[in-house]
Formats: sequence, C-alpha cells, structure tokens
Amino acid sequence: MRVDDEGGGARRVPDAGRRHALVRIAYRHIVERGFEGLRVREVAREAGMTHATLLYYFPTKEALIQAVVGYLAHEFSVSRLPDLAGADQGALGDVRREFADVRHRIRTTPEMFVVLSELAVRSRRDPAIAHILQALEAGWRGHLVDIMGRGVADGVFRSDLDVDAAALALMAQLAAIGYRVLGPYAAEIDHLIAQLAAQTEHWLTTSSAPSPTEKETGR
Amino acid sequence: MRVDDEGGGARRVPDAGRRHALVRIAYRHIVERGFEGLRVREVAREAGMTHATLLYYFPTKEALIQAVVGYLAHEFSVSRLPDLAGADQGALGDVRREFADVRHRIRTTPEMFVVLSELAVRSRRDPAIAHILQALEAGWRGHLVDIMGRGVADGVFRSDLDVDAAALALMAQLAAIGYRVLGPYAAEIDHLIAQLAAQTEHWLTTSSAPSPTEKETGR
Amino acid sequence: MRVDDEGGGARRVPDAGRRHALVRIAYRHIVERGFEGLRVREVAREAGMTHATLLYYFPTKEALIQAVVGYLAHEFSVSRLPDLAGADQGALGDVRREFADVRHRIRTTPEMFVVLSELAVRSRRDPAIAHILQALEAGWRGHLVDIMGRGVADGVFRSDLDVDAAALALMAQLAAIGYRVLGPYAAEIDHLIAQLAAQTEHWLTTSSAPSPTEKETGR
Amino acid sequence: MRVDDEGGGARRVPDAGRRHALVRIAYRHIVERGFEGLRVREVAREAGMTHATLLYYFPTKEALIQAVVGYLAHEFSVSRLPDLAGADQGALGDVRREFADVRHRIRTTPEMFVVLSELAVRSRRDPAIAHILQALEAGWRGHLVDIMGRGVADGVFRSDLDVDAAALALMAQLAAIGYRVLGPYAAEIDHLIAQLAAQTEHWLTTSSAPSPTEKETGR
DNA sequence: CATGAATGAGAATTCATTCAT
DNA sequence: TATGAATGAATTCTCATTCAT
Repeated sequence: MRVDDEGGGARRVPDAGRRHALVRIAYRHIVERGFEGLRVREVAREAGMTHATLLYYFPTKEALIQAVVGYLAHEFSVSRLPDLAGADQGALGDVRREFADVRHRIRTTPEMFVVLSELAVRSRRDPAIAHILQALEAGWRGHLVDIMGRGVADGVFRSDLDVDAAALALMAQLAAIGYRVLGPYAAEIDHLIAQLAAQTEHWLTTSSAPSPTEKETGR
Repeated sequence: MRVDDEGGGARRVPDAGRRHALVRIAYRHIVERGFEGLRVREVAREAGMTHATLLYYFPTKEALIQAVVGYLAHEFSVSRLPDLAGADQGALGDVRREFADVRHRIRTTPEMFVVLSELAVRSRRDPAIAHILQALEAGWRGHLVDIMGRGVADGVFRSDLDVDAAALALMAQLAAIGYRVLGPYAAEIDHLIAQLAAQTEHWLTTSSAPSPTEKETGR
Repeated sequence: MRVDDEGGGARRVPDAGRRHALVRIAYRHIVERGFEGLRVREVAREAGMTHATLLYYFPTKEALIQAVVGYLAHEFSVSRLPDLAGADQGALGDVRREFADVRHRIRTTPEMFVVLSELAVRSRRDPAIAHILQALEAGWRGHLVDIMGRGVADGVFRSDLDVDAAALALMAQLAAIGYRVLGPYAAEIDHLIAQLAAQTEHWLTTSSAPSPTEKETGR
Repeated sequence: MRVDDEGGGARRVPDAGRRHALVRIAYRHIVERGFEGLRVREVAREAGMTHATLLYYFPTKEALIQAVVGYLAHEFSVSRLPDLAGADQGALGDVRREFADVRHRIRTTPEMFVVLSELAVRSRRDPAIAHILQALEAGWRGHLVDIMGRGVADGVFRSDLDVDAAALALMAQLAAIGYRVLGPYAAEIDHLIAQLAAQTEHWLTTSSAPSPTEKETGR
C-alpha cells in the first residue's frame, strides 16, 4: 500500500501532490459509496498513509470534502467537449453544443453526475457546498442567457423569446439529463438527449406567431 | 409530546396510530437533516417514547426507513391535483395536468421532493429503495406513454410523434422541476414550469411538416 | 408452533401443564443454543404465548432456569436402564450396570449431558445450580459407595479396596464419558465405555496382593 | 502492528505488551465470570484504557476471545511439569508423568481448567474454538498413543493392550480429573488422581493372562 | 390468566479527532 | 512531516422486566 514511487529526484512528494492524490481518492470513494460512506481512514489507507497523516493535510474531514467539491467544480468546467477548432457555430450551434457536452460528459465521466447529485442533496444542509454549487450554476446560467440573447439578436431564435426563461428551462433540462445517469434509464440517455434537444431547438427557432396556449398551463 | 390523538372513539390507537406518527416524524427528520442525519433516538424522543419503544414498533432502523419510503410513495400518489370533476380533458389537457400537478405538489408538499431526491441518491446503494423508486417511475412513465399515444390517436398531437421519447422527455422535465425545489431558484419555479409546459405543448401540437404553422385543438 | 392440543375436555391447560411445556422448551433451547443463548421471548413464542405471559408462570428468567435444572435432575434419575426384572446382579453387576446406564443415557438422551455440562460450568457462578448439582452427585456417590462396600463384603471385590476412593474414581470416569458426548470423539464412546469398564472391573476384582506401585504416582 | 517489545531498553512496550496484558485480564475475567460475563469495557478499564482503545488492539470482542484461547493453548503446553533432567522414564514413567502433570497443573494453575471447560462448552457453538480444542486434544491423544505403543513394545505393558482404547481411556480419565477442579470435590483431587493412576497402572502392567499375578518392571 | 406496550440498563462497534513523539 | 496510540461521543440494537388493562 506504500507509495514509494519517485525514483531518484526530489525525495518527497510536495504538499500539493499528496493533497491532490487524497482528493481524487476521496472523490472516487464518494462515487462508490456516497457521502455518508466516506471514511478518512479508508482514503488515507488507499493513499498509503495513516488517517493521522491525512488529517495533517486536511485538518478535518470537512476540509477534505470541501477540496473534493472544488475538484469537482474544476473537473466539471474542463470536461466540456473540446472546441471545434475556431469555427463559430452561432447561437443554435451553441445550444446544440450544450446537449453535446452533456452527452460527452455522461460518456466520459459519468461519475461526475453521481457526485454532483450527492452534492446537490448535501448542499441543502451544508452552506459551503451550497455556495460553490450556486456559483457553478450561476456561471452556467449566465452563459446560457448569453447564448439565448445572441440567438435572438442574430434573428436565429424567435424574436419574442423570453431569454431568461429559456435559459432556465435549458439548464433544468440539461441537469435532468445528468440525473438520469443514476436511474434505471441510463440506456435511454441518448434518446432522451436527442428528444430534448429537438424540442428545445424547435421552440427556439419557431417564428414568433404567438400561440394562445403558452399562458394557460396552470389551472 | 404525548400523542393520544385523534379518532373519535375512546380507546388508544394501539398500533397503527403510533407507527404512523413515528413514520411522519421520521419523514420530517429526513427532510430536515437528510437520511444520514436520521436518528432513531431523536425520532423516538419527539414521539414521546424511548428509542427502545420505537424499536418495538420497527425492529430496526431500516424497517423505519422502509416505512417512510412507503409513506412517501403513498403520499406521492395522493398528492395530485384533485380531479376536475368528470370532464375528460383530452391528451393535451392531461399533459397540462402533469405540469399543474407538479406545481401543486411543490406548493403544498415541497418536502416531498426533498425526500425524493434523498431517496434517489440513496437508491444507488440500497436495492430496496431502488426497487420502490423504480416501480414509481415505471408507473408514471406508462401513464405518460398512454397520454402521448392518445394524443396522437386523437389527432391532437403531431402524427409523427415518437411516443416513447416524448414520454421520457416529459418525465425528465417534470423531474427537473422537482429537483429545482431544492436549489436557490425556488422563486422561479413558476416561470420554469410555464416555460417547460409551453415548450412541450409547442412540440407536441406542431403539425408534422416542419412548418411554423401551429394548430391548437384542446380546450 | 401453537399448542392447541386438547380437544374438548377441560378447556385450559392447568398451571402445571403450561409450566411443564415451558420448561421442556427452555430445556431444548439450552441444548441447542446454550445457556447464554436462552431467550424468554423465544421460549414463550414457541409455547404459543407472549413473553409477558411466560413471566407470569415464571416471575423471572432465573426461575425458569431453576425449573429447567429441576427437570433435568428428575430426567436424569429416571433415565437409567430399566431394571432387569428382579434379578439381583451382585456388586459387580451393579458396577456393570453403571456403565450400561451411562451408555443407555448417551444413546437415548444425549442432550442431557449437554445441559449437564452447561450446568456444571454455570454452577460455578450460580449457587442455586451448584446446590442442586451437588445433591445429585452426593446421592450418586452414596450409591456407588454402597456398591463398593457390598462388593467387598461379598468377597467379590478385592479385600483392600479403598471404598471411597474407588467410588470417587468410578464417578469421575462415568462423568468423563458423559462429557465426551460433546467432543469430536462421540463415535468412539462405546470403545471408551468398554475400556473403562474393563479397567475398573479388573481393578476391583483383582486379588489383594499389594503391588508397590499404587502409592508412587506423584513425583 | 509494530512489535518493538521488551528487550532491555527503555521505551514503552508499544504493542505486544499491551495486547498481552489485555489478554491476561480477559483470561482472568473469563475465569471469574465465565464467557458470557466477559465485558470489553471491564477488561479495558482494568487495563487502564477505554473500551475504544481496547478495540484498537482487538478490532472485535471475538478477536480478543480468540487471543485468549490462543493464550490458553500456549499456557497449557508450557504448564507441564518441568522435565526430569535427561532421564528416560520408560512408558510407565510417562504415564505416571501424565498424572503428575495434571496434579501439577491443578496446583499451580487451576483456573486453566476453568477456562478449558468454559471453552469446551462454548466449542459446541463456536467452530473456531472447536477447532483449536480439537487440535489440542488430537496432539495429546497422539502423545498418549505413542506412550502406550512404546510400553507394549518394551514389554512393560501387557502384550494384548488395545493401544488406542487405552490412550482414549487415559485421556478421558485425565480430563475427568480436570473437570473435578470445578466441583465441590476439589479437596479430594489428590485421592482421585492416586486412585485413577493406580487403576490405570494396574491395568497396563497386568500380564495378558487373566491371572491375578502382577508383575512390576518399571523403576 | 393474558397481553401489548413501554422501558432502562447495558452491549458492541464506529469514527473523527487529538496528541506526544 | 508522519504516525501510533488513545479517546469520547454517538449509534444501533438487545433483552429482561414492569405495568395497566
């Protein structure tokens, strides 16, 4: 279980390296056993140290969790589809890309959504987590609002689009897709994404003729 | 703290009453502190008994949790909007009703969604919960597929509608709404519902030819 | 597991009957799970009553155990080989009969030895049990001393026999046979009995020529 | 897991020492209160630590018990009478030595028999204990068979001796002596030992012909 | 007689955390 | 840095016993 790795060079792994290793292990543990199943002893052992040493790097379990959350936030932002070289796709392309992104994430790093939902649940009781999650969402939302605004400005989206509402709806749908990774419908994820993408696109690109239905949903 | 409660008769409710009270208290605790924060001692104390007595009613903590899950499932099914007396609403009306239902639930029993998401997270590790949740979703999905099929048959929905995909998408959207109860966007829930409802309706009722023409038939 | 037995006659089993049933069940439980595994609830359930009712018959678990001990003592005394009609066997016959008895008991009611050894262990901490066991042994020992005395008087046994020591040794050997029921040598019990019987008889019936070895065992 | 134990140095005995101390205390507790009376809290307290610390050394109560059993097995094998320097005693001497051993053990470490009988009772439900006990007995039995065989080969024991049966009988007798430590006849142990030794020797050394003649060869 | 309900006094075990070295 | 040792606070669960009805 020891990690004697590095051969000759600088003898000991510097602070950051060990910390990072611990965070990644903790991350994986949360994926596998959930938040309530996270044990500092286990994480430490897997990292080749005792729990006492782990608590040297992270003075408290909470601190470790915070680091995991930070790690997740970072991973989330770098896990988008690599940019299609240069080409500007326009607002519609950007929306499509959002769906493509979520599909890409589900394919490459599905555990991310597992942690994300654990986090979402936990955020209700943990303000620190709530704060980070909120920041994440706020940034994303702004991004979507931008896209919507651009789409309207470019005449690609319907002129009467409620930019905020559309962004909100898109975000909710994309999130909903992520939550499905967990459930028994994982196999149908691609269908779901295609369907939601089609519906969204259809809505966004329909010309403005106002249908009377839109305002009457509730009873 | 005693719960000599309800009923009209005279005798003490011997079993079911106490059990039910315990389940409701446990339910509330899960809402407030999450699954991992559920403590039999706390629940028992709040019910005016010792934890030993609680374990008399529920031989194990797990049994209590199962009862809570059962309670939730039941509550979920009875928490729909009361039926609009007799009147058949048609498929479109049924879809609208789904959105209305979710809004109604969010207004009257928002905690339900809290427990539901705790459950969803927990179901990944607890087969018993996974099973119940799955049954719940399967039933719901069948219901939505029915609606979609009826809508197509009645000519109210587009003739080329992918019934299964549409149901799946609708379910995801409705769930997405529920998940939002937790987050910081609670205030915008109504907007979100309206938007998703509009988009969905728009998609469903568009005639097959990708023309901008919209036809509205439902009442 | 219910014990609805008796058909029409006197409706309820009188005190003694129920008590006896409970004792027998408890006895069996001790055989199967040992003293520390005895649970009043289990015994009661098997008797078709609640533990509260059992504690009505036996005010305390200890009282139930005492009753079991009494039952055992009684069973032990009636479990001897049925008398060989009338015929007086003489002292040697009596000794043989002791060995035959122990073999008979092992064949017919081996559990008795299980309980007996549980009891023996427990008697070290429970004076009440110790007392009963002691009475049992004292009676038995007296019986053996009688036999030995008679054997010497009749000239069947060696004239220099230490009656007390011989009785003590015989008792110890017979008990040792019983203890073997538990262990892995159960299959060899018959050999063991035969061997010990032969050795004992040989000793008892050897003529008195005093061998110098007898006094030099210890170092 | 470190084993820096005692040598001569200065350091505190880090691991083995404490563990050993705990085992000895537990051993004593079993002697005094039996297996069912063993409480980790008590043992820990007596060792000057909290029960949590004890469970640091022995992750489970069962582990502690196993250690006690191991300790007993070890103690049992070293508790024999110290060898009479060099001198070969012959088979008869070996048999005598067995009796002398049991007397020695009863004098110096009578508790051993207490634990042994607790163990014997418990072994019926605990395969781990059964296994150890069995190994102990098997080894002992082999030893006795050896002695018997040698005795016959050397012409010291009767030529028609059933070596296996005699060993079995001897083992049972020696065990019988041990069991007596518990009971109220402790005072007579020496008589018992002498008597059984005499009977055994008498049997072993009688010449084959069922004649009353006795021949003594051993020193 | 009989019982359902309630309870208290433990029991073992878990786990994050502290601390001297 | 790193760790072994120690701990306390909590947690679930067990079980004999009590008691009102």
